Amino acid sequence: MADKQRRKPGETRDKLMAAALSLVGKGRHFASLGIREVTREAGIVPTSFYRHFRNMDDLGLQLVDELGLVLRKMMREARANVLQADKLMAESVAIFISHVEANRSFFFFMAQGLAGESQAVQEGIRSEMRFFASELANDLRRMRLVDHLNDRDLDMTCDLVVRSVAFSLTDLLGVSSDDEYQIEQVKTRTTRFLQLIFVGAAHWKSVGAL
Amino acid sequence: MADKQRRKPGETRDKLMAAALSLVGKGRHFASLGIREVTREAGIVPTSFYRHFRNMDDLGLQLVDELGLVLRKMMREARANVLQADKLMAESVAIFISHVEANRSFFFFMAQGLAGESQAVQEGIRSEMRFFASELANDLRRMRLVDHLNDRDLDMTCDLVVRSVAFSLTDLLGVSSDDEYQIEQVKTRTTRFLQLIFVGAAHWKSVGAL
DNA sequence: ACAATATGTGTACGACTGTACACAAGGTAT
DNA sequence: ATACCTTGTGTACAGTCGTACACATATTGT
Repeated sequence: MADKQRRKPGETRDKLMAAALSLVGKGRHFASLGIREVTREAGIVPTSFYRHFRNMDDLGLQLVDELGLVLRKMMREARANVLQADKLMAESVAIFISHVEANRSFFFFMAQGLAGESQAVQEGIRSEMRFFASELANDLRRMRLVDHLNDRDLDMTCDLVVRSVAFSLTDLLGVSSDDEYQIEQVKTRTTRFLQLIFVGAAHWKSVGAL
Repeated sequence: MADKQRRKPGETRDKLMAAALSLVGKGRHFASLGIREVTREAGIVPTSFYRHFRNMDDLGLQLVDELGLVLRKMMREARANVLQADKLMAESVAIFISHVEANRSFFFFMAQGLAGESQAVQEGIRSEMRFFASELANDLRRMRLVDHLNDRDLDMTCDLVVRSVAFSLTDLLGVSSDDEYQIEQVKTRTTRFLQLIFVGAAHWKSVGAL
């Protein structure tokens, strides 16, 4: 038998996930990936796939979990760097964009998964977004920037914010990662979206009561 | 040879597109569909596919064109039914939802295509959305509801509106089509999103100038 | 009426697919 | 040291895939 080097536990598993992600990053859609294709990309024999995943959907679910880690890291960084309220949105969007650039394939996967084939993956990603929105709401409460909003309206606002940013993902992934100009465009546009939303939130009570 | 009935021109072509759409409506992802699968669903021999499309991407592009027709029909209906400004948003959202329910598969295809495998399909759908946003801007101008906004800000607002509604599509397609309660939830939430955005737009100048 | 064209059918083939199975080799526990 | 368990490999097979080709029929143009 060809040399079989067993390394750290989980290494092959990681290679498989990385391989799937890499194919997605190259423009393939996750739903169209096959087991053989992924194992080939990972440099592993096809049957070995089953040692780690039951099928491609299973692999997708585990990717969602890892995506969650990426998002949490992003959130932590945003919390650490966004101190003054006046630059809150521009800074946050910048951090978001830098994370997308640093983990392009992951966010490709996320964008695809939102309307993907697997119900479970879809729900997983949506759940990550809900979590993100609720954390955002907590932060805003803590910073006392939205005292005039009740919880329900704040949740709605944060939901809309997260959705808008998520949609910008589609724009961002559509432009080449070294097209600085286009990226800047996406950034300013997204920032303006958020500003518009928060202007709305600031004046919401007056109309929201009806 | 088995009976070959040639009917109206374009009939088989339509059957193929309908078959692909039907598979998508059943939960499959367009990117994972194969030629054989689609022809099988259409009740047609595989090789006949090539009489009408060069490949699956080609079929996808033609579906985008048809999707454009659906959207235009929706726009026309909205223009005809939304007369008083105070119910503008709730009415529009209701019309949107009813069209989604009536053309579920089409909108599945649209949601998938936004992060799909084919660059061309992706661009096509995005282009439809841009068109929709610009038509919306025209209508709002004509109704003189946004006189305080300059063109650029109006475009941005409409862009955000269209994106928010498009994202709600994901919610809507995620719930069963006969779950009236959930659909109502999506409807009210989407409407509130739009209201929030327009409240923001109404007060935009004060902050947008900086 | 006849030729040309467009469209659907049947057959064929090599490539690729998912997955079952037996086996080998490294890690771990006794 | 021995037995086990986990993980990677190799082989195998039946099913599916895209697509090339020759052929049949219906429609269209003359």
